[in-house]
Amino acid sequence: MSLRHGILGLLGEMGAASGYDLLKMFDISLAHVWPATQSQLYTELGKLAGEELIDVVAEGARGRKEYRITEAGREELRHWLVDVAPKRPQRDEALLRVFFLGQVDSDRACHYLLNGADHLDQRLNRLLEDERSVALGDDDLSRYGRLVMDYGKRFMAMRRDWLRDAAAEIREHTQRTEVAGSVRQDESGPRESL
Amino acid sequence: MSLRHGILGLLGEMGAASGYDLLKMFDISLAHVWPATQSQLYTELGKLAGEELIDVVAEGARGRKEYRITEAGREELRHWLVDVAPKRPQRDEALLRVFFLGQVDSDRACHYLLNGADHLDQRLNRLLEDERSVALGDDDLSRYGRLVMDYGKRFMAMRRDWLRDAAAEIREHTQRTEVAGSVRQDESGPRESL
DNA sequence: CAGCTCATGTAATACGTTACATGATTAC
DNA sequence: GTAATCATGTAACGTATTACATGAGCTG
Repeated sequence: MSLRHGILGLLGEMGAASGYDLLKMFDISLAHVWPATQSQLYTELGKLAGEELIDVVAEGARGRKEYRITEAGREELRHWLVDVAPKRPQRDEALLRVFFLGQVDSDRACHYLLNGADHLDQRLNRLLEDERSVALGDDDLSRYGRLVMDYGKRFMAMRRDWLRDAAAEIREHTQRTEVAGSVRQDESGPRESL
Repeated sequence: MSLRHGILGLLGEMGAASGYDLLKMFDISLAHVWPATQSQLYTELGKLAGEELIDVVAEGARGRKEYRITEAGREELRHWLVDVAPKRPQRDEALLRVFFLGQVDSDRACHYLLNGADHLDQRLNRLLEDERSVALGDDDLSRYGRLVMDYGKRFMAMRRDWLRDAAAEIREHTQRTEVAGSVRQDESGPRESL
């Protein structure tokens, strides 16, 4: 039920916009927080108009329809913003894998984790570059968008560090148990691909 | 497509288990990373058995069926673990709200953020208590589970801190603009509910 | 006039949630 | 004997993804 609030939120900040405009807004501003596909957007716009949370205020060339948020829509948006407890996301494929990492050898496990860390590091650096090049405005959406971007930076750095620490932890544990038991020859030589 | 890998992963660590057993395992170990409902689980077990990634190895009382992972299943699990790039979760309702926080007054916005921070703080403290009371074993699932728990701690602390910093940022900005413009009387007195 | 962008819509499929439905076995 | 636990399965619904389908208007 949050796609509709994404739409209402954007229409709340912009004056009037078409589905096409909104799709672009989603892609440039909300993509990392709440992605939406074209098909989903148009369907939802139809529903919102049916419920009178938004109105068609103009019809232009190529069947273009411009929507504007209604007072009922603003009401619904504010209600969702402050009264409804956000449900937190929980599914995380990468973390799920970690649970089962004991089922591959520890070299592969470490490699998996460190590889993830490197990817995150790159994404973080790209974000930092983008931040310098793209100058954001001083409107509400930009100001709050900057807060979300700050979150993104913290998140990626935290996760990268955790991945590296986890890999180190596994290495240590492997060494401890290798010393305790006998050192297995087949664990130290080169290995063919799975 | 990850529910099936959750099932394969658990069956890979345990010897044999029924749908009921797996459901409990999901609830106690994977709940925060990949929740599964009963209905989903039984359906997926049927599919996995159909594809011969798992086998029914025993049928007990009350229609109980015990499953065991097959060699093909292990293959599929290892393949998913190391070869398939995990797709990262992106939808985050709470962050989506932050984008639109400019559409309510800054008091309410701060309150929303600080409230979230307090909730996270409580969840973090509960996790820390649980950690002390529940002693985990030294098997793979427990060892890697501890890593995930460590992630949980870092995540909640990071997010709590960000929420508090974001609230502080908004407070500061509000004060700056209030001083710059004229101080509006209606923003300082008590306010009726929306 | 060819190719790009603008612009909307529907259909098929997959996944997840909630609810419904049933019944055997165990513990008190 | 009755309540809790064990145990499985199906149906309806909502939401998200991918693909299909269409065509008008602008730019070179």
